[in-house]
Amino acid sequence: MPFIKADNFSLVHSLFSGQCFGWQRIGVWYYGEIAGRPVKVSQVRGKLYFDGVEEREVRKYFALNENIEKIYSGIATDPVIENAVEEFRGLRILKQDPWVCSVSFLCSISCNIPGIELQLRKLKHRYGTAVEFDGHRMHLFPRPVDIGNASLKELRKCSLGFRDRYVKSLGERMGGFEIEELRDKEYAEAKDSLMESFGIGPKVADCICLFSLDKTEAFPIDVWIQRAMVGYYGKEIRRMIPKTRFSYKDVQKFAWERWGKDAGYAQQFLYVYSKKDLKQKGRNEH
DNA sequence: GGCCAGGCCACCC
DNA sequence: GGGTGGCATGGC
Repeated sequence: MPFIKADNFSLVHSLFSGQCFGWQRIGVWYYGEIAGRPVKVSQVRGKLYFDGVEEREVRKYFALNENIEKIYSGIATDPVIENAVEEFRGLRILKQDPWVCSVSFLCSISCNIPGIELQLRKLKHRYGTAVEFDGHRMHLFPRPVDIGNASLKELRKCSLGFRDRYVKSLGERMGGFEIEELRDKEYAEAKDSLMESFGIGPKVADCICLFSLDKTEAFPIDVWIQRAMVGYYGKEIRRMIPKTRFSYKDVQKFAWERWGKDAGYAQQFLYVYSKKDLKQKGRNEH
């Protein structure tokens, strides 16, 4: 079995930090999809074993060619991020397929992670090509045209709720939308272009920019990040922006001044760290 | 059962 | 430009 020597990498922290969905554990392997092909991956200490796709694609997807130590030391400028990096060391921002990532985060709107997984599982089952891989029957992620041509009524059977129009609309747009080319654009331009899609607002666009278009400065702010930022940095933000409630742009501005070009990495560490931290505190109160 | 979830659109001022 | 109600659905 081929493997890649990967230091400063945690497969589990990367796959299960809420940036991607649909990876399924069977024994020591995690089954998923990279570059439109079924794959399995497994980590044993510093080695990442893989099968189903070329090494080049695995390296790209898991951002294994990035100088991660430099990014970590750059953002760990206060105890919060220091602790987060310490606890979730090896977490890397993935480079997902932009179409897959876009649909995923459209499904995330006003939904929790189990709900997102459910929607995506149903979409794949209903519209994705069935394949046999490593003795397992899997469904690939649906093609845009198959989603674009689906009826809203049928899409709703995938538990999409009011997101049905968003997903269908993007499927329709994809025909003339070179979403991959946004990798070569600046962050602001890529985000604006994404937001021309019905249903893609600032937060979802930031997720797509960060998790699939190499825009590490993107700083998506959901309810958890908002809570975490107010909780950990409220006093500091208020010193810079004297308000009682902070808007999306306020928090973003602070994040960029604090973490600069790699703010997205800080965001991802805050996401996993604060969710655990806040959940812990919630338990202690009961 | 009621509240909440990796928000957005339409509409208001 | 910035601030609210409605929205489908399932988890907990």
